[in-house]
Amino acid sequence: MSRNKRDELIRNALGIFYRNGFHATGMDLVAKESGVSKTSIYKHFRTKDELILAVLRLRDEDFRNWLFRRMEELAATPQGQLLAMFDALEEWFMADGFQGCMFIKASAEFQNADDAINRQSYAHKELLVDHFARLAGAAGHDAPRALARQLLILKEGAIVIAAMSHDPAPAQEARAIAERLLLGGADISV
Amino acid sequence: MSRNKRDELIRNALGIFYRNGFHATGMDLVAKESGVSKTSIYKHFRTKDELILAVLRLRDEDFRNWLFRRMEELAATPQGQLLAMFDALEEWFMADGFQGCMFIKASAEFQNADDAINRQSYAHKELLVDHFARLAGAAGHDAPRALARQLLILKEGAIVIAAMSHDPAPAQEARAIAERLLLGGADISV
DNA sequence: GCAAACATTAACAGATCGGTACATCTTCGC
DNA sequence: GCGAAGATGTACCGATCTGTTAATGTTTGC
Repeated sequence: MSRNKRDELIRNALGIFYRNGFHATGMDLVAKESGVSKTSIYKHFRTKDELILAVLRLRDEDFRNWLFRRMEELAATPQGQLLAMFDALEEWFMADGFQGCMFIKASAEFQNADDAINRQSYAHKELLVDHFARLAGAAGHDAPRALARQLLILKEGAIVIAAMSHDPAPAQEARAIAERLLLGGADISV
Repeated sequence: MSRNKRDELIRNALGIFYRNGFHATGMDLVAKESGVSKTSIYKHFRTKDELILAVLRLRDEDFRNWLFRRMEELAATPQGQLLAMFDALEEWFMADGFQGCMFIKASAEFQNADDAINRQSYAHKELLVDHFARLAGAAGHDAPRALARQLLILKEGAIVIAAMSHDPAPAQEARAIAERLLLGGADISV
């Protein structure tokens, strides 16, 4: 299997797991939908869990690349980018096939704190916080990390409710809260 | 099977599904851990899905009863109760066996919008919004329902991050945001 | 005490689970 | 053209999945 076919397999598996869930999706279906045999999959991934980890690595890259780029496209300043995140989320919520956050779902299906899938899922969230904190610092906020963690809470809450309600409205509802955090209060320094 | 035994079965199943996940838990395990035979379970529930629905009904009652009572115990005013919700959540996050929100997980494992489990999971969130909106109205806020929806976003975001990070800190981080919504802004009417 | 009604159980279907053994096919050096 | 090496597909493994069948206990009315 070439590098390309391997990447394509991971990308196919991503789509199936995202649509169907992890435990609910069998490796036979992954093989069939990917157009490769199960044996070939197991040549490259020792277990289903390892395939899932590869899927999550791809998703982490894809999602952060998309979100951060979109934030930059929508706003010029760091402060504006943090707010624009919620507009980007709204686009995602309205897109065909939106089914919530893959990492939340992976963490929910693999709850054990020792599980590599559980740890890797949260690592994605930490990378998001890092980026938010960088932007918050650049915008001149004191305690940028605390602000970043609050923005993460807003983002995850909006994703969960949008997915459960099948309605993109939570994006703007969360944005309104973020505006008060970023623009409104007495305790921002710039 | 008596009414009591049936209720106890549902309560047992709740614990197992909450700890293990829905798809990852087989009916044989539910039967074994509940001390009843699988046949007896299927006498009362036609399918696994029906058992899950019964579990979610119980969880909805239990959780709302607990949360609303705790909010009342912790604060006297409607406004205070809305803030105290996050203190109650913090207690939950620190409790043994906390594993996130059962309805978020159910919704994640049964994603189809037509699925009764999916719909019932979101119905729980709507009942929470109703209660928040009642309190926000009693506190004199205009647009109480919009505020209630924002509080829901904060609550769900805090739960998701607390569960993923195995850390109760998001409760107070979300509370700080709620304080700005409830107390800080120019656009509250009382 | 006895029969009807109900609850419970072990054993079993048929399908599918994650994962593998082995035979076949392709590819490549030379 | 041909042999070695790796990729692929088929068919299978034991375990487990949801759900059922048929036999056994247990309660209850009278």
